[in-house]
Amino acid sequence: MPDRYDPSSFEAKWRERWKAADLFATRQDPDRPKFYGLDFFPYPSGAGLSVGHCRNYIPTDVICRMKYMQGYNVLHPMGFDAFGLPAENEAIKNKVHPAPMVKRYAENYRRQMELIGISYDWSRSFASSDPEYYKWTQWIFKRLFEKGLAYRKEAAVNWCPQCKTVLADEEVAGGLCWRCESVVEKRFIPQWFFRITAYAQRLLDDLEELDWPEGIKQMQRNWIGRSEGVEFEMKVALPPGGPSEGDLEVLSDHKPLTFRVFTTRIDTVFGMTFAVLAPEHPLVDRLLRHVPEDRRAAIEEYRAAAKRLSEQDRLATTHEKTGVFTGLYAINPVNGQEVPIWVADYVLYGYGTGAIMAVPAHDERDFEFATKFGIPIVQVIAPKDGSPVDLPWVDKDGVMVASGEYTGMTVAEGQRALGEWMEALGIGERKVQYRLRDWLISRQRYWGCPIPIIHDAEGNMEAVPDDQLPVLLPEVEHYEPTGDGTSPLAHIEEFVNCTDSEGRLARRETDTMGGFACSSWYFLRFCDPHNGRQPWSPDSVRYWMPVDCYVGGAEHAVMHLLYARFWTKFLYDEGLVPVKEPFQRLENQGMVLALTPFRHPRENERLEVGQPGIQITFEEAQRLPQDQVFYRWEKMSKSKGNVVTPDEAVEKFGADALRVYELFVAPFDQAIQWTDEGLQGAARFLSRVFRIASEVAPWWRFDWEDGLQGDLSAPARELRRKTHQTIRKATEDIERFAFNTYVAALMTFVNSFNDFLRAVGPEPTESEKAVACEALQSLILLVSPAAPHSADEIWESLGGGGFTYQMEWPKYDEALCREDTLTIAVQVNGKLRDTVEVPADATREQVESAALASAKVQSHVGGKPIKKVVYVPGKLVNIVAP
RNA sequence: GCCCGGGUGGUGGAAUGGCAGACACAGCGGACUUAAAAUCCGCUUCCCGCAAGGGAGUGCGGGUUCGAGUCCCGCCCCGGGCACCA
Repeated sequence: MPDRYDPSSFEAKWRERWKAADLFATRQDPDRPKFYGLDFFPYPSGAGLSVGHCRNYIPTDVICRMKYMQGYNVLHPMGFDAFGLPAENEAIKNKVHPAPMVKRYAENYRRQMELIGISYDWSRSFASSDPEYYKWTQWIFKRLFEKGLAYRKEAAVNWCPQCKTVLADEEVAGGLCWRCESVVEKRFIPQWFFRITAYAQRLLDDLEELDWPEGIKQMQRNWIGRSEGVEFEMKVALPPGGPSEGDLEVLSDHKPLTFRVFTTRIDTVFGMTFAVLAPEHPLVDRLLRHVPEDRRAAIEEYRAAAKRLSEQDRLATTHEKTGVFTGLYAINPVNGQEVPIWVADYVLYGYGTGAIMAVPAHDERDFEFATKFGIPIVQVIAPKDGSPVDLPWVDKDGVMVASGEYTGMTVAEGQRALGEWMEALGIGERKVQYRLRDWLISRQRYWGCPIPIIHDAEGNMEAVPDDQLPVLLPEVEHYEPTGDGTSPLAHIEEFVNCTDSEGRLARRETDTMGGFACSSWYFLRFCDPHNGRQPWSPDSVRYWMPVDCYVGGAEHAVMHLLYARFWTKFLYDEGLVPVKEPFQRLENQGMVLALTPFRHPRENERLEVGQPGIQITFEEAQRLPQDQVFYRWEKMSKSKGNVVTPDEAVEKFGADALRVYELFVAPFDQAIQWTDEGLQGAARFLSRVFRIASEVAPWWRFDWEDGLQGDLSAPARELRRKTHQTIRKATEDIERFAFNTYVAALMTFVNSFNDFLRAVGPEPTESEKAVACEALQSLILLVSPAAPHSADEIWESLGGGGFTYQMEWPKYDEALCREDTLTIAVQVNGKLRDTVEVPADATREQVESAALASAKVQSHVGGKPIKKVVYVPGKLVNIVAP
């Protein structure tokens, strides 16, 4: 038995044995409960895994290993999100084809995951770019298409000029492309959408029942953005002397000249002093005919300028309000007052009706606009006590004033009364609005799942028949994006030309699906990954779904996690899956930060806002004078050059040390600072485990339970108690993702074990040896999920067969966890003055008298009358004597 | 601006309203060693004190309570997300 942790001598051996024994094959024994543990579907990057990625995989592995040892059937699979922009961009950069590239990268990922001992069942692995997989992505697309939930329409969409494709709203962060950070442009082109908005309310409601971090739920709620209000109609008052509604307007398009507005503050409607149309609003075209010549040019100029503005500039709140007056007026339905109609780009065409009633007294944006353009501001809501307020006053805790018959109502009362009044008169109705937009799924890129649709000569669309799926992505040499708004597939005649269901010449859809479509159902495929006839068998998803524990980064809060929920709900409605939600419990791991060198800027250099300094290499940091260099903790990334790979960490300190370190260093969901010292500390802990095992080894017997009879010595009783307490703590901590305290408990246990060995000396009694054996076996099993190589190595050195993974997780005995004496804190007036030792079964009276007997306590009470004594059993006595 | 997190020793962090600082890193002292590394033992919140002991202390200011790192109110700072959504 080695007496220290020497990973190079055994870790590789165990990984080979686990592989040879097919140890992590998924078990589906009907008598056992199931546990589905899953990591986010990774895109295999050429840089390989860093120790940052391991922060995701190691904790999931720990909980899966414990669950397996506790007797669960565990599904713990891994696959690769190979389709999509990141892979294609990397392939273009390297001037290679993405298919063999991602295959090579995925193999490297697998090698690294195996290197750190993750217990994946690789027999269930696949990549989203495998035809056997994307066949079913297309199949689900077809089901969505048939239900009208996948549709094509022309719309203003986000276009990334660098990636040369459109993007979903979720993929635009602060007006920038999430992949390349280019400024996103607006384009008006036909695109494919998934009607996720049809599920907005359910996506919102069902968040309640999920065990997810509150922050992620909140982000989804905000993204869905539900708001309740009233939508109502405003009539345009045509100018006297101009063309009247009777002649020109009716002749032109037979529609009355009206527009609808949405507001969440109908209670402020009496304060409306103008109305605003978004520049894209179609009514603007019709209004132009009624607008005096001199204004017409100004409005058209304004619209053109708004169109040129990038989405980022348009949405920037720093952007000063602009707009043009149309010269026309609309009628406020509640009081018949005419208010000017403006066109301004602070009203978004994509939300609500694209038109608003503006109440500058009670809306900050309207206030800013009114102030700039000299529009009247009329206060109609005031504090209940009538005190004066600064405008704009947006507080909802007020009453209506100057509002006709509604004057005196509270905001809530007024909203209800006005809503009902409008509904009764047919002017408007109460309505729920969502910020969520439909999910734009088509991409003008090669490396994605082809959309299984055919366009016939008349422009009709039909789905490719199921028996012709998958629509294979053609193998081509040149696949670079075109940039003209079409996919490179559009230029491949053999792909485009096809026949429709009636045998006529037709054209194939040439856009591909964005990568997020592929990752919206992979967790279902893992239940039945090799099914050639169905995406999954009903039995398999009934057994395994939902995912019990889903682990990954928080950056997918409103992308993957929302999309996957939507697909699951759709598939549930179709009767294809038995669950409404895919992921019951979600956990987000923290980042790994590395100390990164910077230098101060030189004279001719300027820093961006928020940029700490000029980032430099470690070599450069060595060369420069120390006062020019400073270090900061930065996220590990290839571009920062501060990445530590698991290969390096394992080479230096071993896989188990890496695992233990990442578990121990900080709470699971917090960012950690990578240090070699910490890693060394983990290795030191494992060495102590080996040393203890080697000391106990001479006394080892498999039937130690028989030796536990009779009275135990004090050190033996103490160690037994520690053993059972540690089992309890470790089990609970792993369950609640408190891996840092799980490891800390093991360290404490090792320290106590060490104290025991020192106390009993080289010749312990038989029962002490038995207690040591129980403690050692527990230690090996408890350490096994965190340090599986070491656990198996020690177990084998003791003569044990098999793998610790297949042994039963230890159980604790509550009675054995109990202390026989307790240390009670004694406070006087809430301040700690002493502690007293009492037997565990001492009565309240005994504890109190022991506390009062303390000289320190007496000196602080100082003879003052005792007003009362607070007694917390097992914890503390507080003597109140003021 | 709004919505989430979070502020605890030299450092990472621990603590169902009940002994603040578990566990570790770093540091210091000691043992072993010719020596170093490794390992082992011990000390390590700050202030006053030789010590015994005393005082202060979980971002700041209030409050609730016998008792607050923990709960409540008002601020400050840091990280993340959203941001002209009517």
